[in-house]
Amino acid sequence: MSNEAQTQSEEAYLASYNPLDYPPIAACVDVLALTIRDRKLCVLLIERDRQPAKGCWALPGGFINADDPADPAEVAARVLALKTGLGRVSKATFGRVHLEQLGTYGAAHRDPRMRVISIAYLAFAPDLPDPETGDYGVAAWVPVTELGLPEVLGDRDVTQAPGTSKKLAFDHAQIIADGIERARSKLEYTPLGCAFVNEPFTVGELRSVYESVWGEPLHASNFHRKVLSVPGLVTAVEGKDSTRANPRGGPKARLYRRGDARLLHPALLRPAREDDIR
Amino acid sequence: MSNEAQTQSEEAYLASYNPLDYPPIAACVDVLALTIRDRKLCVLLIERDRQPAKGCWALPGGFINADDPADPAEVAARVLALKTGLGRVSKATFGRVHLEQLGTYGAAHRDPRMRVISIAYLAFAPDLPDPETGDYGVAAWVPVTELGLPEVLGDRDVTQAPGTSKKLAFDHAQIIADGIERARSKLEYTPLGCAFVNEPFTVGELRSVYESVWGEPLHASNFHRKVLSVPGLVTAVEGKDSTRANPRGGPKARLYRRGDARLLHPALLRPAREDDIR
DNA sequence: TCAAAAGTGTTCAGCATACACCCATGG
DNA sequence: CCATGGGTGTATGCTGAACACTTTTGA
Repeated sequence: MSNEAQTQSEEAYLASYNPLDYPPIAACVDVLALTIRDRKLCVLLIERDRQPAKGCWALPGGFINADDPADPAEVAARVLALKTGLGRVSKATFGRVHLEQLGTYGAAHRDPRMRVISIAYLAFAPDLPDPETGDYGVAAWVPVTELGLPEVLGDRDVTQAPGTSKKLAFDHAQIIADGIERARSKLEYTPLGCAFVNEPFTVGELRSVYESVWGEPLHASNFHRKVLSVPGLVTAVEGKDSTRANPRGGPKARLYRRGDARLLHPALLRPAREDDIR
Repeated sequence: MSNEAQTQSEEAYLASYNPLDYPPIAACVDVLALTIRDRKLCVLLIERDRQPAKGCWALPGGFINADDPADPAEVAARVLALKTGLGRVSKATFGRVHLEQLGTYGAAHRDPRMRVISIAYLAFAPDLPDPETGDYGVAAWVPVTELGLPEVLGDRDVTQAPGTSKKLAFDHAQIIADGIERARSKLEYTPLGCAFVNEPFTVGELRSVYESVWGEPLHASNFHRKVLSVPGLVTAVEGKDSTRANPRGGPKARLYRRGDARLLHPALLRPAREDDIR
């Protein structure tokens, strides 16, 4: 079979093709945006002002239009720009937001309206401005500890009172739990932590990120040495910390930018816990 | 707002809801099934007997019907049962196949027919029977080295001649490359290798799996010690290898089953390569 | 002067690696 | 008896974790 003949018959096939022969369903993109505010890991949520799930927290998202030339990652970036206030900040800031696909959620009745396949994206950003009110309700950065998700608290902070009693819409609790676990894991073997701080940053700021995401204190001096020893994780820049001096004194810290490594060798492992097997 | 009032208004909303207000697109599930045959990592492919992409290799897959109560993972299991010959093998074998979501591919024109969102699943199985001819063409287990994917060969086996010149349909080359990289990575920190061997297995068989997937020889005695030292990776069973004796002599090896660990601590790291940073 | 945080030195235990070696088995 | 592969012992070098300590700053 020649290539031309194949192309021709493919064209003939497509001319006679009827899209409605295939089952139409809806596809949307939901974005789980994480940042750190006041040393707490926060997720961007919208309090829905309409049905379904009116009054619940929901992840920002949008449907994928069949005619939209954007691929899902581009849709996610668009959602993020509209819902975080990132549309107002500089392009440089926008470019530093890390976006990656988390997973796709398509159970039969996860949305009461119709069959909806949701492609979830995970975004990591340094402290961003307060979000604007979006098309579907009021947006806010919510500390993950206030969501009362057992998967997130992990038997650790169970004494912590859930500050928000609002429920999460659809299956978004599961998406959030999956995303946070992904973030915790990727801190270990990628330079993801650098995505949560503004450059240039100090090693102490970076350590604070790790402590916030993992939810446990780290050994400061060993962390310091480890970060500097991993090739490509950070690169030193001239000057020392000036604006962000220590609240009650202490030496001015050196400043760094993220390096060019994409994978960390060796990894920055979180402290081993007792329930080691699993 | 009381819960009842909210429920009532949600019901009223849904009664007035028209699904066609939302943009219909198609969603499908593609399965990247990996196994090891003759010490080579192989992927299940179908030679398409129809347009589009007639004559190309394609991953087995199926569309998700909006009325289908199955979630995407169940669709993937169904696809696998239909296309691998797993429908003929015992339920015990079927239950031991590991299935996980790989990622979702939804670029605008990845399928010439219409906008199709493809949810890719990754399946790992011990050596399975030859596949049957499916609805869309002849299925076969194809060694990944014959696909000529640079991402897979990784500058290592470039001398190896690509045995198959057939092209891959749609964006399936990308899906395969992503899936193989996922498999290589997960060998390190999960008991995934055990999914590729029939139980009970010997440490040598397990080592052969690692060597096939990583594409490089391992130090036999250190591997042996390491496997036994990782808690929960394998558990010993009574008896020694009888049927699968060494071709040219050697002691009979002890037999093991996979343990109950889900994550390996410490991990089984692949040998460090020179291009360490990336 | 004191508290807090940055950063360095040092020790020690555990692990990965390499190599030597013995054993069991089938040809 | 010899090649092959299973399995154990052991020395070595590196890394992570812990601890002590000095330095730098602001209150």
